Amino acid sequence: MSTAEGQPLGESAGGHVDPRVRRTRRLLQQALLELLQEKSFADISIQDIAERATVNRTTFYAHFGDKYALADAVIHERFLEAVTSKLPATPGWQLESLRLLISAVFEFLGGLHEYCSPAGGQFDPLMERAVQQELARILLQWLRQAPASSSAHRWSSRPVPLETLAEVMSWAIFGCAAQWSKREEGKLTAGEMSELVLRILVEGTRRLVPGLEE
Amino acid sequence: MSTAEGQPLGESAGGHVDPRVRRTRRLLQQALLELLQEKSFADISIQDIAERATVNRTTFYAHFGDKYALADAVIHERFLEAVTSKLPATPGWQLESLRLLISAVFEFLGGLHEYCSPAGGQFDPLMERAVQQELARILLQWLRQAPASSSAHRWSSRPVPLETLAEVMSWAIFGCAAQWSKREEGKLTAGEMSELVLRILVEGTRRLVPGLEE
DNA sequence: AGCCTCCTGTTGCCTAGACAACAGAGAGGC
DNA sequence: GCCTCTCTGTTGTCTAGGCAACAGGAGGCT
Repeated sequence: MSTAEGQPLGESAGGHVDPRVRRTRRLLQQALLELLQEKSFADISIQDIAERATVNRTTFYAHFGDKYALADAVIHERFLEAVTSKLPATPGWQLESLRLLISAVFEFLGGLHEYCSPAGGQFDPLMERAVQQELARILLQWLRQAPASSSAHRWSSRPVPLETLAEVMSWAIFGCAAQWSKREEGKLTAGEMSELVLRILVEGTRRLVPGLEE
Repeated sequence: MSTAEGQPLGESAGGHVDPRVRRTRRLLQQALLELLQEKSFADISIQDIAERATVNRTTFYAHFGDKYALADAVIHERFLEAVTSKLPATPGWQLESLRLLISAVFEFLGGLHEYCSPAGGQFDPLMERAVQQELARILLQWLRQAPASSSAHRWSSRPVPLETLAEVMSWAIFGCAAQWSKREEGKLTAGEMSELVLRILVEGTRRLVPGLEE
């Protein structure tokens, strides 16, 4: 079973993972999500998680360094899953893809806050990091496949790296959605907010990476 | 891992079972229940079950001889669970316990029929056997603890074994509930049916095993 | 008939996971 | 102070479960 980090455990040949590993990961994630409905993240011990997952405490450490690493994985995977289920089969640098992506972020964060109990204040920053990272990864992927990506550098003497653009956009979307999701009163709907953010981003990127025109 | 039968697997010292075994059994049962909502019992292969449960096909055979054995275990356990959740903490040979037991049977069978898809016709007899067996076991346990059980033999020259009484009662309750659950039209409610069956049983056992008077 | 495909049981070898036992770090309690 | 909990990481040993490969059965197709 070895230590914890090093290599992912059970992943000898590319892509294929031992079903036991898949199962254990799934059980641990599910256990954490269940416990989050009952107590705050701070009050959840690794023993709690292992017990709920029908997994030995030692096994937990074989997969995750600590509960933060588990939470990180949970958010990454659930968010990715939530997003891809809403996106078209072949998303990319198009108005419709971006619209769906943004509204998926709003819905995910909105749902998350009513799902977990008091949220904890310890769980939030962790979750935020994971969502923003995943979001940036998706956007960068789209940007790299955008046909006009090479022309992005022409308008100005100093070219804008796509990595940076993805970062900026991801923070814009995510930050806005996170703040909105924590608001209690006078809240616009997720759809309304998404549309506003979308328009801003379309306007902001039209000279950098065209292709979003309606 | 050894063959299949012999001893329960993983149960070295009394009562304690390896968490992996508990988990695998649970996953296999859950998988069968899920699949039963999608196809009929006859259309479900062991491969289906193993795959859905994230368990190797070989592992299935380490726990259950075939899918019938699994279904048997599912019904036994789910029924027992459903019943004990409805009964008082210390049930026994009392009117209220019997009332709750009977209505639990009606509700369980009623729920089962709307849960599984076409039911299969192959699954039904199997399930029926398991429910009736569990029911008889519970009743016998109550009868044995009934204070007046020794007087049961006095009224007649030929004494009635409690085992037989439990059998008769279990079939009366179960058979009635099973037939009712398959009826489509002009169905009384589960509560009404339970009450009718209860009265009959109270009347029928008052001279054999008293103690049910209201 | 033959061939193909899918499912069933069963085998031996290898690994993920269970468990006990450890040392260490807090957090109270008195 | 010291003592008792509870939780954390880590180690070595043993076992449940994964996987490949087998032989055999039950359709279905031409």
